[in-house]
This record gives sequence, C-alpha cells and structure tokens, in this order.
Amino acid sequence: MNSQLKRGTLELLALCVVSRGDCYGYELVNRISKCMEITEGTIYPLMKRLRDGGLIDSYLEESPEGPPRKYYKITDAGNDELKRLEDEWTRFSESVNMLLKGEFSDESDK
Amino acid sequence: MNSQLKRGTLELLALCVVSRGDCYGYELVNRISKCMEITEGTIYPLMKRLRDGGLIDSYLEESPEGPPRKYYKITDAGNDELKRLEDEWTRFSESVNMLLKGEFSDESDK
DNA sequence: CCAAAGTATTTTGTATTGCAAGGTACTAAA
DNA sequence: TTTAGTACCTTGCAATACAAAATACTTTGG
Repeated sequence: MNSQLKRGTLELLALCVVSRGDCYGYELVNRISKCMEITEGTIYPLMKRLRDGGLIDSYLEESPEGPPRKYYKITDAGNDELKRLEDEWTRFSESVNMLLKGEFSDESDK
Repeated sequence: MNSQLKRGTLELLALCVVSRGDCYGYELVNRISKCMEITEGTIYPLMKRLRDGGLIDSYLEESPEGPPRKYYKITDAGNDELKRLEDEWTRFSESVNMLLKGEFSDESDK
C-alpha cells in the first residue's frame, strides 16, 4: 500500500478512534491495522505529536499482562480538530473523485 | 488546505488529466488548481518524476505567446499505472470512510 | 525604446511524516 | 532458562509538497 496516501489521514484516524473511547498505543495499532497497514513506528511518534499539540491527554494504567499501558484520551481541542480534519478529508476526497471523473477539466480553460 | 493529504494523489491526478489529452505543465497547474491548491513547484518536479519513471513522454512545441511549451503525453505504462493508482485510491478512501464511520472498531478486538 | 505583465519552465532548499529497524521491559508458559 | 506475547520508545531514512527565486519569451502601453 502506498504509504504516501496515508499522510494527513492517520492523524484524523487516530483522533477518531480515540474519540470513541480511551485506548492505548498497542491497541490503536491493532485496531487501525484491521483496515490499513500500520506499525508502531508510525503510531507512537504520531501520538506524541498529538499530545504535544494538546489534542490528546495520556495516563498510565497497569496491565494484567505485560508492561503498563499508556492510555490516550481526546481533549476538547482534539475534538475540534477532529471535526475540522473530517471536514477537510471529505472535501478533499470529493475533489479528487470529481477530478477523476473529469468534472473539472472539460470547460473554461485558460 | 492540508498539503499532506495531497501526497500520493497528485501523481494519480496528473496522470489522469494527461490521459485525457496531451497538455503542458503550466496548463496542468491551472487545470488542477480549479479543484485543488497547487503550484508549479509541485507540478514540474512531479512531471519529471513521472517522465523518469517512463509513465509519460514529453515533446516541445512553440507557443503563440511566451516561451515554448513542453507537452506531456501518457505512455502505455502510464495508463497501466493510472488504473492501478485509481484502484488504490478507491480502496484507500473507502477504508478511511469506513473507519471514520466506526465500521471496523466495534467487534473482535484484542 | 523601455517597462510591465502574462506566459512558461526549472532549480534549490526545507518541512513533514510514514515506517523500518532496533532497543527496553514486563509476564507467563514451555 | 528460553521463548513468545504484550507494550513502549527512539533513530534515521526516504519521499514529496511547496515556497522562492531565477530565467526567458511575447505583447502592450507610454
């Protein structure tokens, strides 16, 4: 899968998943992996960026198996950003689909 | 507009536009600009990559106004790649939309 | 004739970010 | 003890959108 395509959408997807319920990195990787190839090397740095940007908070919780889990929780700013990104994605993908269908290039050139 | 979103799709869009008829860089910028912010600094390097990859050919033609135009023409390999990218885009955007709608994350976790 | 504006191409440099690769650490089972 | 599964984090690289600037041609107006 073309990794370039994912740029700009992973932030949206991560925020979206977290907005439906707190979850930890490893879990996030497994969830998103269900529909799209993704690894930890992508998610952990991404979550750090989101946290640095104040879009998510995090807290530690012990795990019944393995090391403690760092849970992520969306903030108000994160919810706002989620809406904005969702909108942006919708507009963007519709533009691409229109251009692919040729609904932009057939009149009023130049 | 989030420039990261465009990554991976511009190649598809450029191939698609060129596949509908030979056109030169400046024209391509104007056409794609109708539906998406784009500048020469993006298109010219992109066309060079496509040409280097054998997906398009190019030829010079004099212009009635200004310097000569470099027209781009899609190759057979370019048409194949166009189909592949279109497919990839469709699958990808549907995955994103499904995840956004929550149709992936509600069963069989862990 | 000269300046400005529109057309057209190209190059350089920078910022972003997906991801491979590798490391740490804990628990449980073999 | 070793292995496997869970869980986290970091380093470094590759790809690429795009701002910015340089070049060059033509036409038009003063």
